[in-house]
Amino acid sequence: MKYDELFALLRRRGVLWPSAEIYGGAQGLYDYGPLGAALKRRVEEAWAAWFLGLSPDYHRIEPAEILPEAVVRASGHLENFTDPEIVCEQCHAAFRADTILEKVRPEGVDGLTPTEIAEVVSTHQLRCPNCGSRALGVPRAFNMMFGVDFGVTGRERAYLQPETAQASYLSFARMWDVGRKALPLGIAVVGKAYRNEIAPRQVLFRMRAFTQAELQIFFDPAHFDLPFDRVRDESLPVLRVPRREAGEESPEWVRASELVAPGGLPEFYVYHLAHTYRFYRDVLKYPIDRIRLFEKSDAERAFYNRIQFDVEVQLDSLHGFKELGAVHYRGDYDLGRHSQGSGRDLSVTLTSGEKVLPHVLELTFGVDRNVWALADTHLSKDGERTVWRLPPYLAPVPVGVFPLMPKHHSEYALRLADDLERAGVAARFDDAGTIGKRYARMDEAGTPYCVTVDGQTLDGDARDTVTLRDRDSKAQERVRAADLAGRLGPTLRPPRPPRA
RNA sequence: GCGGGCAUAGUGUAGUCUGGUCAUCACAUAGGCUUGCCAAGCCUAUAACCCGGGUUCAAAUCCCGGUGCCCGCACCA
Repeated sequence: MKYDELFALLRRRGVLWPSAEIYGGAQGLYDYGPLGAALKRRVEEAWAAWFLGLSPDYHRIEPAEILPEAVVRASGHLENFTDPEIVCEQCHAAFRADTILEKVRPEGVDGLTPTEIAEVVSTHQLRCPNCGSRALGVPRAFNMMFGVDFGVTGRERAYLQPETAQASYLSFARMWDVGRKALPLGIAVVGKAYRNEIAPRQVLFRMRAFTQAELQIFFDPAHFDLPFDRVRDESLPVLRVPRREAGEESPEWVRASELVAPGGLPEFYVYHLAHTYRFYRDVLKYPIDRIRLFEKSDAERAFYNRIQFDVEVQLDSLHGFKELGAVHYRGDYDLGRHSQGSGRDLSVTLTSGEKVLPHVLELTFGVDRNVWALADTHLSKDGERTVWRLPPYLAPVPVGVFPLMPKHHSEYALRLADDLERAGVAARFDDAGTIGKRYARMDEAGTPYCVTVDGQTLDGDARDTVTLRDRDSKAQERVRAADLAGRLGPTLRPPRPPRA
């Protein structure tokens, strides 16, 4: 589906809409309606079920979302999230300072003040890459973080977190104490991140407030035992740097065992990359031929990332592969910085007596982007029919309950819907319009099951049975009303990683 | 941020160039009729010119500013 058409449909059905619309809207902010909020919650639950299911040592916490200034100073966000920007006064094009200086100063501009950068520009008589003029202005610092006043004096500064990861690093010491005091230790957070994007675009893909689901795994690089056999034979659609440099866009299928061959990637990395891939393929059920694991080159990834593959899914509405998540091997950068910044030694002593500063493997997942991607890839028009083929456990409303004839069958249907709710199966009663319209409405909302109460339900041999209609096949089956919860319930729970 | 385009009911739209009827049509929504299992039909109702200023006897229409969206560029630690 095309972008405009898809967004119109999502607005019409109340999945999401621009924030503050009555005031003309606020760029980069969106609100989720009932269907969107429910879908998003289910995506988050599915994420947690899968990734926390990888190990009993992975735990979910819920930290504060405001970071004191000292934290972002230590993490590097205060300096590095500020990309000094240089504007050409001739053609008004804007560039990051390190782009303009890359020829004369390949090591980057970190640590330089705007004045110093301006001196480098004038000393080397650098020209605007766009129009070639020498009219480059003085660099101006632009920080992507939202700063807030903190405390009553207003003199203390704090920042809305630009990523959820920092909060996990801050919690590491406490988690070590309340936990088993053993590595690996995983800390999962689902939370909001805030970035003052220069150009928010494409609805859920570049927002100023968005939800991340991240798992930070702290481990001893010398010793990270995993059941690698569980992924050894898994084929992964990887697009590695050499292949990309050869101009290839499509991935090649490589076995996990080959990726870890001597000189290759570490086992702990491939193990988690494979499970990440499985999550997109088996849980969110993106079409296999649309997923690729895109390796970032030295130049592309952040300097602290030693290995980085992005999970990308091809989306028709956005014309190509889009990043929906990533697996980052960040080394000991984060705990190192926070040890330094806080003055507290974050290294730990293992039972062997050895002292190590844990390394971090970060599994990051953009919740909002995946909500959009699930609409793009699973929602389609078959002629007149619009169907959102979400897996049952992701459907905002898993069950619709209808009276065939509202006058005669509503009472039974209302009670049935209530029974299902009480049994833990979210069900929506609908008696509006004709039966065909109700099916169509639910198809569009992604509801996998519709139950209809008819004349046979009320009396006769088939008393207390209803028709159960499947969204994808449109097939109907007569089932005992009392059996519904037991039968549908299991399909509404998100999958967990398979055991060996 | 830069350049170009666009902005009319919940959604999609006609009308804007060439100012002047009660702002068009479809779908959706709500109510009613219909013994009806895949968007059936009929009746009724609700509902819009993005915001602010200007020109004019008169502005959805022309002009200025703002906001938002789309495309391209730039940006996306």
